[in-house]
Amino acid sequence: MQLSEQELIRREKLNKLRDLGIDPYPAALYPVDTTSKNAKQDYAEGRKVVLSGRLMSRRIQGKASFAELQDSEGRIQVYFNRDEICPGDDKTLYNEVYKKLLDIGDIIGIEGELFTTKVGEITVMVKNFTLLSKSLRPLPLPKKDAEGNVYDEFNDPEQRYRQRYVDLVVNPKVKETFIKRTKITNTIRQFYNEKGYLEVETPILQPIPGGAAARPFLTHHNALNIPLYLRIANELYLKRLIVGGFDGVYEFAKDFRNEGMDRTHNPEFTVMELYVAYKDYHWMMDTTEQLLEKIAIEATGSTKVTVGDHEIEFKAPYPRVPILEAIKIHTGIDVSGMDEEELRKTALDLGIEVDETMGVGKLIDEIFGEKCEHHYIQPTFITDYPKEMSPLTKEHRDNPRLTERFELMVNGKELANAYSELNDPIDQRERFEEQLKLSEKGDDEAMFIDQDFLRALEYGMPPTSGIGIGIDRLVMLMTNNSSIQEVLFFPQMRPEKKQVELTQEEKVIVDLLKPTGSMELGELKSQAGLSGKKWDKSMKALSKHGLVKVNVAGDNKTVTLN
RNA sequence: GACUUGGUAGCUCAGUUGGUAGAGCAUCUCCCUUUUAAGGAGAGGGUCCUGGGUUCGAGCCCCAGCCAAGUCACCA
Repeated sequence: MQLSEQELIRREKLNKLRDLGIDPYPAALYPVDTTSKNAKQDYAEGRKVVLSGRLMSRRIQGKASFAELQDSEGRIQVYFNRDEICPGDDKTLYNEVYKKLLDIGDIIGIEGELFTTKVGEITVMVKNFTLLSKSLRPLPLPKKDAEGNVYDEFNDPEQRYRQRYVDLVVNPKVKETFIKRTKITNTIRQFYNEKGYLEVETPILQPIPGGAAARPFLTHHNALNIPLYLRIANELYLKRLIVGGFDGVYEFAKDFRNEGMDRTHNPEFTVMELYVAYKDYHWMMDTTEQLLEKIAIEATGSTKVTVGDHEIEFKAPYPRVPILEAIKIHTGIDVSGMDEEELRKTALDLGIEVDETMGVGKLIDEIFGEKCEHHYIQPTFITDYPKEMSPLTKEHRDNPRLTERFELMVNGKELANAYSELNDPIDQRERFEEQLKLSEKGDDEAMFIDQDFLRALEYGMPPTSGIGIGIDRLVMLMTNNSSIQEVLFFPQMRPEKKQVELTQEEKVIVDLLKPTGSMELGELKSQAGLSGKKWDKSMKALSKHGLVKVNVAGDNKTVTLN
């Protein structure tokens, strides 16, 4: 491993500390009794404090030095004075340990007394300090001036996501986002728990990936020797629990979808799904707008939330617009009653790309997505979706072509999706069979038939309303972030490319292959001039690294460079 | 997956028609007892993302690749 100059210097300091009998990674607990925030809030001149944190800046001026200590709650200035720390003749602790062997980034504990400097800043006069953990890598060091302008900000998204720990240390706003995220999920839990709903856990590994239309991840269970899917939704399991007699169940579910990644899509993401027995989708709309209003207040202190250029008002109630009505409003076309052909033509006339695999449901969805969705900045319930695109939803009580379904649109995007759940087992079986036909037609997201789920419905599920709320998107809204990576601690990234270290022999082989890209195996071996053992070892290593490939065609063996 | 932009010191970034690679912060040395983004003086630090090509000469031009961001497509 190649170390930078600064890293080498820090390792040397580590050794010097050990030579002085100082353990740079002590085992004992450190008796912290104060935080930076508490010290400032409950300030009293001369108050004795013990606190710990990371050294974030130092200004050394001879026998005196000011530094900043950062703990979980913020920063506080600390003052190191040589004669305070070393009252006797031995000044090593200040001159050597503090001045020369500590670095920015080290975690230390300090004992001292609070005082206020001439400039009026609350500061800890250090009487004694302990090294708690030596930092071997230099931190990026953003600086902030009196007006709050940031210099040298650590702002490269790749580095920030890959090394979130550094991002969190150095960018306080990032920490706030994640604290808010937890506040939001806590608010939801509290809201549902107060209503008596039960938080549950259902399988992530599922033999049939049901409950949504999406491409799943596939994995394999060795002992059972069966394929298993990572869940794309938990809907069907939660409904089984309603069959089992719970009145309300909810789960914060990590779902997994093997689809594209961009600033609003991560392969794993969080959805909160709730199912409540004896309710319908009207009730769910009432409940959801109350919930969101509460979340907005808890997370931001107001029902009005700034998102990008918009101010979004989360105060309930929200308008409710049937989807066909929305299409009529934004295109002037009444698509209700149109068959597949008429819809396809309408879509084409509106300049929307369509293909043969699209049925009535998908076509209406496309038209809405293209022409209407982005208009709904303020929270709006879009209701009564066509039956074809909602295979798990109860038929509309007034119109058999529609379903009792709504999606909540906020800032032009879908935030939640809810139904009066379909509980007629025979209808459900027919809907699944429709999906099967779509799948045969080429729709790779059409749903599988889950026989066990149908069996559960046959025992009888009470009328139920269910909802799924995209938690990542909700957090994005409430924290005014436009990319999902900003609200996930560890967003999925392509693995960092490992620098493959080639041996001398491996290099010889690669160099021989480079000009042409491939070579007959026997000739390559003789040109390389390696011993049988070395040849074998090198070739195995190279193919393991994926650098070369041996193709066998009858007696003909060729080696190609990847 | 397509297009656009970018990759230079530990961090943030300059780098002229192609002619020996720069700044600020950080680091190191020396001096300094209450400073407010930054105390003073000096020094060290580079695989200019990788591999080819053009050229007497490439951080810069060309080709291929890797990585990322943005936009679009698909999706929540």
